[in-house]
Amino acid sequence: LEPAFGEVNQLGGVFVNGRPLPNAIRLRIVELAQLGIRPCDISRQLRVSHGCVSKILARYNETGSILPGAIGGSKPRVTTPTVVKHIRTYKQRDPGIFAWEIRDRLLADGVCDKFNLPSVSSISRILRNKIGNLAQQSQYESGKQAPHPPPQPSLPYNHLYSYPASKVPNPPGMPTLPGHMAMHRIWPSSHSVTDILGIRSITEQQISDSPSFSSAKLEEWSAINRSNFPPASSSLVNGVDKAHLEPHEAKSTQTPSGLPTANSYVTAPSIPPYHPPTQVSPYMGYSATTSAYVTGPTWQPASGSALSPHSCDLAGPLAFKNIAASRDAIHPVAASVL
DNA sequence: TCCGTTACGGTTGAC
DNA sequence: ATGTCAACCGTAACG
Repeated sequence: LEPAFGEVNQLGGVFVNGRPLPNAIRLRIVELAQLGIRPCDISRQLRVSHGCVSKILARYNETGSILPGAIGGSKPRVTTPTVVKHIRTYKQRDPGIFAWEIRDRLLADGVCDKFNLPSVSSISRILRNKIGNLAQQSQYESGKQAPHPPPQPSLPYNHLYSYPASKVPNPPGMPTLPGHMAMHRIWPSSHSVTDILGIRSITEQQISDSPSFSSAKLEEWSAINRSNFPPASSSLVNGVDKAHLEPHEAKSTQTPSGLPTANSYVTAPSIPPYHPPTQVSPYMGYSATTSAYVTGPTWQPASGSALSPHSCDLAGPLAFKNIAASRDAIHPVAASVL
């Protein structure tokens, strides 16, 4: 299990080694960037290392997702869902078929080539572990129905690794899978009210006990963030209740295409890269960069939405400057957590 | 000063 | 049931 408290980085931010930042923090990083705030200021404001900010923003610009990558597990080398499906079919049609026969058929039917043909032992394992009782079930199950259909038949791993018929997997960032394509496949974009509300729901996890946040003054972020690093709170990391967030995070990370929480983070891929300071007008930065992400009716103050950017005018980035200048006073407090 | 990159120590989960 | 391994994580430091 993870420690109740993470470690404290050089900026005074709390993190858990080996674990992703909470989604709320990731979301804020992207939001602040869209407001035209420089990554270095985001780093200081949120007390997240600039390398991490850089990484999250780069990933977001590339994939449109703020979510961390899939942690753990192994990519299927040969026993892809397709292969398993064919093995299952062979077994259904001929319950007495031998593993080596299945292997031959996979090759003969073109399901596999010589590079990704499973070994006999692998096929045996599949028969034992995944299709073990299928022979009996196949009596009253039609065709391709799996005994336990996964929530998302097209496994995310297959998407993530984009395992093709050819042996060579796509290296990350290969143009064969453009960013927007990856996003649509893994994180289908949506601008529905529900999805936007989903974003809000995450952020409100963090701010639910901060009514003053609804005024959406950027100056207040500092105070809120400070309150997000309580010296003695139960299981808060970066102000997010891990007990709430972690399971969803893990789920959404591993099954990105199947969960509403994943969709909640999906945004348009057309987020412009970070505006260099020379060309950034706060107005430009806001109006030109946030339309896809934080605009829309549900973000309007009518609902008291906390994160409406419309109250973040020119003073916004400047306020962050001031915050950055005075943050040292906060440091000892956060550092004293440990 | 800013930021892209990477070594490092860590976690995770399919196999 | 357990160990392995390759994916991922964020930080810190370098350039």
